[in-house]
Amino acid sequence: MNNFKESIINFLKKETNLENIELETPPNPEMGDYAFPCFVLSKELKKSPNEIAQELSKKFKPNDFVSDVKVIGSYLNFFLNKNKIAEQTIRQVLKQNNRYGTSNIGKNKTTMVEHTSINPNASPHVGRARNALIGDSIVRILKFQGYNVETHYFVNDVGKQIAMLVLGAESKKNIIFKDLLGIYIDINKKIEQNPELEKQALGLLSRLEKGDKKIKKKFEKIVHTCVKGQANILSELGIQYDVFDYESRYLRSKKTDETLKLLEKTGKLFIDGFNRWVLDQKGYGLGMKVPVLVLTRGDGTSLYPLRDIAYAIELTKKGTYIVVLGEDQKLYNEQINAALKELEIFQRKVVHYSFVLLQEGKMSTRKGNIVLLEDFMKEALSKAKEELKKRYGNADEKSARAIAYGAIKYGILKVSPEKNVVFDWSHALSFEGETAPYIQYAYARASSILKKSKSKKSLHRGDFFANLKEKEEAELIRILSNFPEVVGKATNELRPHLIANYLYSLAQKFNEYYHIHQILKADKSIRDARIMLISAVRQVIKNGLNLLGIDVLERM
RNA sequence: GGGCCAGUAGCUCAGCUUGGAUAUAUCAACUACCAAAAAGAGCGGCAGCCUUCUAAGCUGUAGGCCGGGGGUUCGAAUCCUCCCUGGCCCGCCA
Repeated sequence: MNNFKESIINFLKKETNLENIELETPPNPEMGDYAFPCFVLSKELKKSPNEIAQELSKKFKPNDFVSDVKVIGSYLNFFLNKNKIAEQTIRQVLKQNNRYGTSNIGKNKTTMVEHTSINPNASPHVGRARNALIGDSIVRILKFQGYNVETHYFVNDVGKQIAMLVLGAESKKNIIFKDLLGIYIDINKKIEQNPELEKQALGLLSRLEKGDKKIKKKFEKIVHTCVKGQANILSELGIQYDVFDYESRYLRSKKTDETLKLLEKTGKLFIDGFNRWVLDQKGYGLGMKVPVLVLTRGDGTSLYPLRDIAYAIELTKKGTYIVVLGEDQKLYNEQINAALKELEIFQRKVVHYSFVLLQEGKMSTRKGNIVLLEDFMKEALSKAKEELKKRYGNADEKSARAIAYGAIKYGILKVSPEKNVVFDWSHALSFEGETAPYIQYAYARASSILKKSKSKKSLHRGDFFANLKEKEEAELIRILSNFPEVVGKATNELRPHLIANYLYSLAQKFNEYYHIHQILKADKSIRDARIMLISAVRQVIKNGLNLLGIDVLERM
């Protein structure tokens, strides 16, 4: 919180004896910068809210931060000292530079973030990309806040789906990443027609679990090809992982046995009629008919939940464990957390996102009705190049990527994750309006002015900032001063879309300002102050976009 | 059948966790009519703005019973409840 707000809250606390003071923003800046609604006090004091506001206003004395108060209706409105807030905000932005916005709340804290974790069966579609992009942005935000972050990718390399892929690939040689999707769709079709093949796939899986070295090699080869291909695409988008954890590592491992023993101590573990180990999960309010978690098969081999719990135990040992999961895993994740709670282990924090739908319906890799992330990237890239050519006659690769991938990322990140998204090409490829290119453009405009101004960054003091007296300037400064609060909220709630929305409003305000007021042609003193202001705007846009994994361009 | 999430302009979405912008509480009486009552963007639509720091921009305009009904409250898009529609889930897939 900034000291402006703090000084107002302190005043109100003193005068009203309220524990929590909620300040609001008036609908219109001319009405003030902060507002205190007096309704809450009217019952207690048996006076009309307006009277209360009047009385409070008389008690208020202007100070360094707040220059005036005004009663409007039932609201007591505070007017900040504009010079002071301008000076403090701009100086802080320019001084902290790339660090402006951080509160360092993550200092000396370690966090494990697991995201993406796509099944190694094919090239990722745009729905999966939602996971990776949200995850990557969360990683960036946490790092920015000073957390020591380790990024994990859990590879589900021993599933039935992979077994099917291995089966489908049996007769083929020199398989490359691009072939996998076709093979996967094909084998799914065949299995639908001939259930006998499914048994064959499960047979492969069981031989793998029993340690058949030849089969193991086959799996490894395919999985390797797939993970590498997936990671390449994501890396093209600037998404990196510190550790790839393979589920196969937990097959017949001591860790799953140990986990089972730990769970046994809770007294909630039992063997059911099929000779499976099952965890009783009554009392957790899980929305299930029978609240249980099946941990092993009848033959004692582990099922995914058991391996997942073992994995979670490992990660939580190193730090807070955050995981990004699709909405289909909500209940499952509650079950895992309930199991961890039984073991008195910190639960994992989860960020859920809803699925991306197509106009024709749901996406299904199996059926092949999907939009591949790589195709989306290609389309966006070619459109970005086209736009660049229109303007400059040629298109450099780096700029085109920043624009194209920025648009993809922003388009996905700006929507709150619990919403279903319907993918639409023309909408997704738009570079206008509430998009990354719009924000990047505002940045490029600011950069261009600064380049032409040739002025050196110097931090002026005092009434120098009194030269910023336009209302658009006050609004810009106000938005700039909010940035740390927005980043803080996005961190606490693990919601990157808050930053995306913030950046748009900042860019919008800047563009408005740009059109109304001249910077380079203004009088010397005003010009200098405005240059300070827009270099602060530029810096904040850069910091914010960086948290979304979006690059900036000095020219576009 | 049960659980979780979503429903805001033609389309895509902010805002909802923490209720607030033409206020006048509470109590009593009157309580019939009338008037006045600003919900935020983008896209798309319509009308404008490039010899002026980059038009990927800006300005104006039309477009909303905030899914529907009840309730709580001085005040509800926001809280509670029921219903409708869509997404996801509910024992040996991962």
